[in-house]
Amino acid sequence: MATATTPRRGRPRAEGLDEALLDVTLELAGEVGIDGMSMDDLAQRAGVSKATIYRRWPSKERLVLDALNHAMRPFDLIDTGSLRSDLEDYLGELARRMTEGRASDVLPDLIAASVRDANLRTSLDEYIRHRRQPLQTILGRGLQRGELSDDADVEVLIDALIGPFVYRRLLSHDPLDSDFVERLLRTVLPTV
Amino acid sequence: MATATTPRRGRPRAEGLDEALLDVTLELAGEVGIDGMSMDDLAQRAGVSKATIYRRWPSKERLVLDALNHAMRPFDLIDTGSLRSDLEDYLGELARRMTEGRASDVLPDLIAASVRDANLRTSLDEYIRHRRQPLQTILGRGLQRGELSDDADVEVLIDALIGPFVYRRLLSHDPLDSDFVERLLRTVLPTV
DNA sequence: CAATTACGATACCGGTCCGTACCGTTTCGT
DNA sequence: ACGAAACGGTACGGACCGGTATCGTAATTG
Repeated sequence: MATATTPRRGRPRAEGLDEALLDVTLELAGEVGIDGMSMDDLAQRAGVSKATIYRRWPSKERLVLDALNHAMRPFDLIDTGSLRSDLEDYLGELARRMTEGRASDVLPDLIAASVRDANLRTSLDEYIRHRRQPLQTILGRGLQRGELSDDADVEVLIDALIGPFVYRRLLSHDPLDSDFVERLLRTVLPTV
Repeated sequence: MATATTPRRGRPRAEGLDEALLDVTLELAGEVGIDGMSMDDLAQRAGVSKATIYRRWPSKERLVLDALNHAMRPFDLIDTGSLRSDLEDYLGELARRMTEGRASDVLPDLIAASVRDANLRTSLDEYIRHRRQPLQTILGRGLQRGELSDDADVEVLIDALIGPFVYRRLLSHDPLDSDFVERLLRTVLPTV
């Protein structure tokens, strides 16, 4: 996929159009669903001819996969020195991304579609990994510092921290804000 | 929807066919998705003519709604006298329904579709209510018995109990078994 | 200028799907 | 026996969609 800057002969590709198309794809897929999104609508929304899209991606499937993978940026973690504030930072950022982020609007559809599509399932697994791994790091630090009991069940603790976010985002639609983060930490985090 | 037992003149409707069709609908929708399920496939799977279906429901939409609402049966709760075992019972049953139940296979698709369909959204809200309400009862008992601190955050505690189930079912696909229930309770339940 | 590639617009093809209509057959009430 | 309604089977219409092809135009290199 190397964007070879081979200066070819004819008219060059429109600058930045690839990224713009990926953005519009994600946006529209979030609105009407992956299946519900037609390539004609997508072209119109992007102000682009359908041929222009198919010049860049061979199929709708590949375009959607590109758009999904393009949207997933890893978190950058800073060690605040305290388990509690590490978690506050991380969960706050998670709350922000799950409410504001473009990618979050496709999540329901991605989950449903991934049940029957192995490629989408791979994208979803990547998403899950990106969410769990920072928590493993944070909780690992907490164990070393003794802020967490040695017999703490780290895997289930991660489930208990991420799960409520997923639940609120997909099912109950209760707010994901800093107040919720505080209450969740007070409820779940063992005060050793 | 009163199944008026009006003994009409001609050949009567096939006995129990309505329920059978609702079951097949739920099963097929769980396999291929709500949108992905065609009425022709459904008829074939049920061993029935398409006309027979449309004699009972005016549209695919209404059929699916009927199937979803039909599948949601309330839990029956027994008071074991202890918060811990009440929760073990309830969460065990929840784990069972979320892994074995017919309805559970449609859940991912229902969530995705409910984003853009108000009627499906209503069905989903009913589902959520059916899951939260028993926990409110159980935790209320726990408060009265003093097994739960008075300043416990019941709403968030419910999020922390249900959330991990949803997360495992939809995202991580880690097992929902009695071992998980035990570990979750040890992790989340405050030992007052 | 000439060749070349990207672009917008649009028409088109093959396939799928919902819902309806019609058939001959079956099963019930009267 | 007769009419009425349900049944399986099937064909059909209208709509939509993914992907391809074509055409005239714009932008860039040589």
